Amino acid sequence: MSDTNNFVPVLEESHSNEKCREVHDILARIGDKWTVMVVGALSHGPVRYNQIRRSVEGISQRMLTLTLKGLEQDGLVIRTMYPTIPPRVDYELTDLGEKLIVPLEALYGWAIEHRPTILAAREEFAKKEQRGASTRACVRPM
Amino acid sequence: MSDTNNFVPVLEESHSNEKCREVHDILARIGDKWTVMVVGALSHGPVRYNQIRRSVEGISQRMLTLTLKGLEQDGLVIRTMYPTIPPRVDYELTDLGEKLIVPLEALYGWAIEHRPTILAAREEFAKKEQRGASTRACVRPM
DNA sequence: CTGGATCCACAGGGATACTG
DNA sequence: CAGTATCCCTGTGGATCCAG
Repeated sequence: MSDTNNFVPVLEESHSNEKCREVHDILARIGDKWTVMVVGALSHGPVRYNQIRRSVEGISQRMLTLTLKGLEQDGLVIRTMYPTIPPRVDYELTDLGEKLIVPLEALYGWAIEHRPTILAAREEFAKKEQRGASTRACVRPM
Repeated sequence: MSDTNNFVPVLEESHSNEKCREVHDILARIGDKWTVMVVGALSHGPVRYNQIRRSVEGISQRMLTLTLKGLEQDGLVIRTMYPTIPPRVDYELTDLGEKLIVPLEALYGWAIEHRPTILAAREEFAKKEQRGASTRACVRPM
């Protein structure tokens, strides 16, 4: 074989690897348990703290606060405090935050479109697991 | 009534909330620590186990195996086993898996484009945190 | 109302050694 | 080469109480 001939584009590979790191950075932020849903709640316009909490429903104060702080830290949301009695805080997506919604919608689409397929694949896989602990197919398309 | 958002369409909100759940389902899979990078490694075509491992570089066998199994379970990759000596296993993106790359590229773009902005926002936030801490905490015991 | 602080349970994930 | 099994540590995230 061509041992000396490595036709694999190394440069492109490392490039893609770098890109993956960048994306992973982002996904570490928006891919956590709550961020996406919070962003979704914010996508309609400025919302108050407890409004978000009710909207997401299931999130704890702690997680909501942490998530919002993370988003604020990354410049994705703006936090506006009104020193009234009782206090009131509005959260609003920044321009950057709104731009994030665009690629997020692409995932929305993919998720909704292929969700049935994925769920079907999971069940299919479960069946195979049960059946073939030893019957596993050793396919070799030569 | 100069309130922020009393006119929020509730129906649309709950609809969006549902969508968010779907997306979160997906992000729980592709948003974990390694899946994206593994998919990236697979995007060039069929790759062998240790090839991926070298490509991702930093992933443990355990995590690579788990990630691949998860992807296979969701029907995003195909696992092909060649019962040769030594054994050889190829992993390849399915049609569904390749379709995922499309919305993923959108995130690629967003991430790469706005990464500097985000990093800058983080540093800015860190500075504000420091200042705010000394500004707020006017109390100096001792 | 809007958080901060603390305690605690659990899963994610790394390192290592072993198998086929 | 391609995994599996085990141990163990850390972070995530929930519940609860406290404060401005």
